[in-house]
Amino acid sequence: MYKSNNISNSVIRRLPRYYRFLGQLLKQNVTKISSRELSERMRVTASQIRQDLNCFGGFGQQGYGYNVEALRDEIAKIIGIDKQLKAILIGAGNLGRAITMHLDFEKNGCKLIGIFDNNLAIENLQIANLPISHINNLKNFCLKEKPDIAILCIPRDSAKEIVQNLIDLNVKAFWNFSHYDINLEFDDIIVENVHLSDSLLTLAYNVNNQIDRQD
Amino acid sequence: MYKSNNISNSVIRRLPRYYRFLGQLLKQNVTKISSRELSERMRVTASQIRQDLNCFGGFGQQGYGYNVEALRDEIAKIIGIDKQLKAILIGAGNLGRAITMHLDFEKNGCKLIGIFDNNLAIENLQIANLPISHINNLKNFCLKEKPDIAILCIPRDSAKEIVQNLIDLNVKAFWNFSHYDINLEFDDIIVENVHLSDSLLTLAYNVNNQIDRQD
DNA sequence: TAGATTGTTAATCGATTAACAATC
DNA sequence: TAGATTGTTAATCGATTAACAATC
Repeated sequence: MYKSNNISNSVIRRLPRYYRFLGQLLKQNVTKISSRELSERMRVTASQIRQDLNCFGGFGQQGYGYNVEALRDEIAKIIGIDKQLKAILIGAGNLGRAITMHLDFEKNGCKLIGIFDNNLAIENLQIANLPISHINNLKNFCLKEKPDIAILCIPRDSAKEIVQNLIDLNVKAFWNFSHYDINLEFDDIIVENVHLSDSLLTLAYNVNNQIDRQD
Repeated sequence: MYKSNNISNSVIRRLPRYYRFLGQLLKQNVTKISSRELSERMRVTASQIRQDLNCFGGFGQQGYGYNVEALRDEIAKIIGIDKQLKAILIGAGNLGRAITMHLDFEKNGCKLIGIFDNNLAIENLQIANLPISHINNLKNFCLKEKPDIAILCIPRDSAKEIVQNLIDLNVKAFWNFSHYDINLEFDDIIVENVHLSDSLLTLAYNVNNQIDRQD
């Protein structure tokens, strides 16, 4: 259908934002938009929007612009939101639980099918309609349910072993909240890192150096 | 001391990772490292490491390399980890609470000094040794305590008003977990976005398009 | 001194922006 | 048809990598 190789990471990371903005426009009953108008709303260049979209196909019409709903649906298809990838959560501490309860997985291309933790004390506790299972049940579960994605909310030091196990059990991708650097040892595995402390440190840098920056 | 203007965002975002790796090395009692060795451990080019560091100064020694502890301390100083910026949390729902309990703010350049929520039912509940205050107390608190950073863990629709209030109260920067796009309306404010759903969608894209990618 | 490795300049690569012909 | 706006090619800009002289 479209050449999904060679698409640069920069472009891919902008897709969710386009998707969000188009969703907002749709809510406001905007049916049609030009790259120019959209660029003003999103504060990016119209060139960039047209370049980005044309990586995947020609979704607009000369002299008219883009149909908002059609374009949003195209982007949903490109991302594969309807694919509902099977995801499991590893680590049901504060962060793991919060992510589970905070996020609407189904709206973000996934379906949460299992939650695992090594703490016997919280076994069977229900979170988002799923019981927490002990980590000992992980292997059997994976053999049966074949999850695509593992969400890693465990400490750095226990991560390596779990990741190795999960890869052996055919998990293809990780949403990694730990500080364990998966790609250093497993370089053909898909990883999306969320390093909260890196993000906070970046913010701290920017605040601490703002005086020098104002020019 | 160093020209902190003109430092590109790409470089700044790599600083926390250098800081982490150097910390790890220190734990392993490594006292000295060359850009070459570090580049192999971090899987980046030695050129990049030397370029990045030289944005801030010449921290190495020809023929020898870098002193691990000294370099780590320099990076801590560049980021301003010891500055302990005053931070407040807005929104003590699942995510806000989890972030508060999960993160060691003091190790990441901040000090959490207040937690606010509009839910009267959870008022005075203690989280990380701080009581949750009702949002009505925000103004008085800010006038007195002058926080630098606000952590935004509230829904998109209530964000705009709160952000405006906080900016009026002299908050300089936001760690934004909401989908409200702060910079669209306030473009001189420092913002670090953490869009969990964008991150998950990016992962979904990569999984759904992995077959085409393998070449 | 000779060897190693930095700091820094130059070359390359990729991403963004501008321009414009195609076309609705 | 004339006007608008896309899709796409070309130009620019910035970031990464390579090379090497300086120097410990």
